Amino acid sequence: MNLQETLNQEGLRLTRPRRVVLDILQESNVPLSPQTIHQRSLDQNEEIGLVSVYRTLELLTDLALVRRVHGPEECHGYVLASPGHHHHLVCRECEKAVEFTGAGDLAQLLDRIQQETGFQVDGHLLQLYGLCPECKKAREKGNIHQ
Amino acid sequence: MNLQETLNQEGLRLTRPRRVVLDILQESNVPLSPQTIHQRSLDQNEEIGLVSVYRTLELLTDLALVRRVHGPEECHGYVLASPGHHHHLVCRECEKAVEFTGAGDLAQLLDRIQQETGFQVDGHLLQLYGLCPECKKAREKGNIHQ
DNA sequence: TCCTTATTGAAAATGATTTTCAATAAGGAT
DNA sequence: ATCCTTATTGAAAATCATTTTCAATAAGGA
Repeated sequence: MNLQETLNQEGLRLTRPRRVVLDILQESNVPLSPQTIHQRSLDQNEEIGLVSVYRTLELLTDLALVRRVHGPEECHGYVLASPGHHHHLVCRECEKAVEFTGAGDLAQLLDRIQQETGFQVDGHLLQLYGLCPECKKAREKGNIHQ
Repeated sequence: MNLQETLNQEGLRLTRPRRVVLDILQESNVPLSPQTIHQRSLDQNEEIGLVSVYRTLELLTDLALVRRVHGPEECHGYVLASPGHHHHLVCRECEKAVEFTGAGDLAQLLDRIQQETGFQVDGHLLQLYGLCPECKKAREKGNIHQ
């Protein structure tokens, strides 16, 4: 089922602003802030209102098409998410984000914590930070540009 | 080494606002926002400036005495942190936060991800969400108060 | 007790996000 | 193709969080 159908099913409409936001996210492998997305829409002559960017991100997040990512310091970038449960690994240097799955490895940890704390654990946020292969290589050359 | 000494060693001073913020955090097992901390300082007739709350939280975070916690939806609560590497498990209902260590269980996952992605992983953010024993019990009784 | 200077707090500046509401346009019905 | 309903947009204003500025204060070594 495509986006159009998904939306229509809920009485929602596939509009230009929504398409533009999704396009911009699709072209980026770096989490983008609402401001950045808005700026890019200007850059590519597809201007949409900043308010619509906010609203669209909220919608896409609800539909699980997009996920919120927390930086090591700052908050709130948005990246496209594959269906299913994923986590993100973010490069400290160029901010590139890649997805990974961790469900298996995490199960044991979750079990232990439930035992120890008596909590019923039903969700988690896991993000890794580091250097991507390119930035690592660049560093080794003493090159601080990406 | 106590806080006083830790600060003095860096040419920093132990002031009333800093003591008040730390006290308030010490009395709470729920992550608090800067606004909430400020409000509590009013409540207990120890008013300090909101700006000082921000500055103190930044300082305490740098000293690793306090950690920033991300809620399932919202961002940015601050809780007291024990020394060393810890994660937090937060109750969806009453927001109570408890610490846990996960270094061991995570090591294998980290290794795998480094292999698969070529990233050099040097940090992570892990938070769990769920129901604490009390809120779980309350729910089972069909009681929605805590 | 004095002196240096880190720190405070009020106000202003900045920045992000949300709300409001009239105008627009998506898409089912005709 | 056209019409109609109503979800959606976008501009402006409102709100809220955070940072900056700077003169006044107070911590703590001398």
